[in-house]
Amino acid sequence: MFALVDCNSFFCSCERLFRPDLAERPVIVLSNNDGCAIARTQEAKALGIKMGAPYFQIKELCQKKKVAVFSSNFSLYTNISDRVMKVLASLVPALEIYSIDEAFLDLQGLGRKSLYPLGKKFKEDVWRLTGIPVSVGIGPTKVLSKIGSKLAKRNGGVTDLSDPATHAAALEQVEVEDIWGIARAQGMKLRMLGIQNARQFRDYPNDKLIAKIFTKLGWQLQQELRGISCFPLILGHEKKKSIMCSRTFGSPVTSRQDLEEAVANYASSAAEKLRQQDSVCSFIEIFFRTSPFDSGEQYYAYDYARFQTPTLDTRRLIKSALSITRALFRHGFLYKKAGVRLNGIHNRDEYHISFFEGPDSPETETLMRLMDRINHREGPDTLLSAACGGADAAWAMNRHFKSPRYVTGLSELPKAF
DNA sequence: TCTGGGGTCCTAGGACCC
DNA sequence: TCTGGGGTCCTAGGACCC
Repeated sequence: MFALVDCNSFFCSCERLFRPDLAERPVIVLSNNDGCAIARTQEAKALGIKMGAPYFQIKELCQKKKVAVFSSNFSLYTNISDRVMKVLASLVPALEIYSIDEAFLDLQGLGRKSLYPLGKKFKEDVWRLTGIPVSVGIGPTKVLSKIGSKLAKRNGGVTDLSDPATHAAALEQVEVEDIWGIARAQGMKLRMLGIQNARQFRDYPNDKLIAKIFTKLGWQLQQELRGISCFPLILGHEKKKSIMCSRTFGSPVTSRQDLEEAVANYASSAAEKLRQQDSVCSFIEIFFRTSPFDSGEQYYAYDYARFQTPTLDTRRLIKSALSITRALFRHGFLYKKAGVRLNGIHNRDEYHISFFEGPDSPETETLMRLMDRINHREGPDTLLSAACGGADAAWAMNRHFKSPRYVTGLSELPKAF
């Protein structure tokens, strides 16, 4: 038996924590660069603001309806997320942190009657100890608990689907595209088979056809809807198999120098994430591009470099990143986005050493560790490579509506008087 | 003027082996 | 006129998640 605990409008709820005056007002949080709405409260959804709506298209509506608009403040969200997860972890023997705002909880071996009150307790404790509202779904499979949490948003915050007798009525209310794992493409195929909702999918008699059209995942989803678990709880945190850092620029970049600076910055943040999980990488991929929304000529540049012996050295990564950038750069384009991805990731102490290229030296490792420690203590970018340029970069993100770093910056603590 | 930033897994098809 | 059978590994691209 699983519970899925899902924070309601998570980013918005985090912003409201320190702004109780916004409790009744519609709130939205924008993606990086103040591009799109990526979190909306119920009130904002009621105004017709869609997930992913470009801000410039809804700006007027937001002003007219007094919507509170925020740039994203991820240091705040991850901090609050940690607190929520800690509360949940204290209430169950095991949990899987599925995303920044969701966790699957292990409810194995509990009597059916105790499940609903336990769900209530999850909700109440998280609310009391963190101030974040959550929805709870309980079910014999992950897919069913997910459906439960979705339904819970409509009926008091906890939906218990532990009893199979309740499933048919619940699944009737779920459109196929709202099933976890089904989106537009598969949804269209299901509808062509005459399957509109989760109940019809569960009861579709031709399993072989489902397996053929929707392959492995489709078959598993159908099993899960029938109460047969295919997706176990994943315990312990797994290391990332690829690490990406990419950004859309605040204003278009035209010079090679600016583009190189941006790429160097993304390479250093990616490298920092790599070291944080105690890994090394053997590939670095670089891309940069013009805006697909521009009417002019487009350019998408991509290439990668391979390290014979994996590395965690920011300096080597930047060097490769810059030589790729120089080789691919073309004058005359308005670049809007660039990114760096690290691949071929191994544990720091488990990799092959090439005959032709030695591993990072002990000095390099010490230097990197020192740099990370200083940046952790004194704040990001206290120490950085000269290739990263200075502050006030032309390509820096727009963040016109950012809330203070209430919980991560001493100088920005909320005042209580 | 203005349209995000991460990730994962699966499959098909090509290239190669004997 | 005629051209096997069995594998593995890698990659690109699609689809999905939040």
